[in-house]
Amino acid sequence: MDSGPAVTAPVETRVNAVIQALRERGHRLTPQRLAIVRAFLGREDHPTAEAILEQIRGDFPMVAPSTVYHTLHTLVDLGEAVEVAPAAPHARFDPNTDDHCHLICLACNSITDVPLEQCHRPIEDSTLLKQHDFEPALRVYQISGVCSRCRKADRPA
Amino acid sequence: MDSGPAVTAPVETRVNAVIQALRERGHRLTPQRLAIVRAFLGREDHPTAEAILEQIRGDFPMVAPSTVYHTLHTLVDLGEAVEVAPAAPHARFDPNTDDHCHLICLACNSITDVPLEQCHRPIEDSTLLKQHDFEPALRVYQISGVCSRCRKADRPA
DNA sequence: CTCGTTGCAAATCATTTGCAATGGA
DNA sequence: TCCATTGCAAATGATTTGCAACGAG
Repeated sequence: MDSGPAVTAPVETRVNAVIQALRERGHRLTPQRLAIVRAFLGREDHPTAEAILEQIRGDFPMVAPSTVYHTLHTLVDLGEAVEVAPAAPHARFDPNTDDHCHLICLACNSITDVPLEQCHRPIEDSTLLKQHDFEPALRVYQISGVCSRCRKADRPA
Repeated sequence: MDSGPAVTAPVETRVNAVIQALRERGHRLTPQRLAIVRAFLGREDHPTAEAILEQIRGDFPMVAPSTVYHTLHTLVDLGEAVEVAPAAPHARFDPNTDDHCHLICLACNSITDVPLEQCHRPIEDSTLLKQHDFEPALRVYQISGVCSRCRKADRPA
């Protein structure tokens, strides 16, 4: 149920790249910010800000929620994160910036990543995007439905 | 900039179908609820609850926000609406329940519908969904980026 | 008559913001 | 030193909920 493929890059490599990018933009590298970046980029799921907060609370008991929000939004601005906002209660952030597919369960709000290779026949840029003169940044094919687990638990959708 | 194709069905036809469905499930048909349903299904965009509220304020000055939320969620439960929750401030509801594509502008949060025919090569069910044992309800291919208008306004993304 | 629906008001709660203090560069 | 960042607390604001009155079936 864990250890998915690290499609984008080895975590530490990516952490370094982000640190580099932060420096270049005049951002400062505080221990908190580093911990948040490391925790976030290391995840294979779609954590909420609060989840990241809890994750680093062990090392930094004093981090404030606002700090986590600030940092995550900075990452979004850098293009190193995507704010996935499902109908779920909290905002979810996705460290996976590759084109991929989301399977979103209507019952439990779980989000399952599927790499693009498994999405046979992705949409082509040529027609769709040029026609609308739209500059794509990230494509996330969202498929809403009910996941296997929820169906087996015969939870009413 | 308007009058897109009514892919799903003529509005009045669909309104009747929804009324039917509401009745069958033991729901009652109040004037307010009817107005909300009519207003919502008639739209070609992705209104917020507040937008619907304003739209019907002319006929029903006394409708409460909670009533609109209740009704929209009822429609979602019926499968006659989808809650599209972008990173935008408010929740957006989509009356288009056909498989389609969303072009979401990162600058102005606009959502542009594109019918499936224009999305050459849609994802196939067979592999992806069966592999994950996922029961699809609606596929919305979300492409985030910057729309033509925002790029011309050289608004920084 | 029953019970789903309404409207108002109050409650909720994730997220944002103001501001003084801190400490990287 | 300078100014981005932090943390706390207060503010924000969309959405939800409690409850009494209403009214469709």
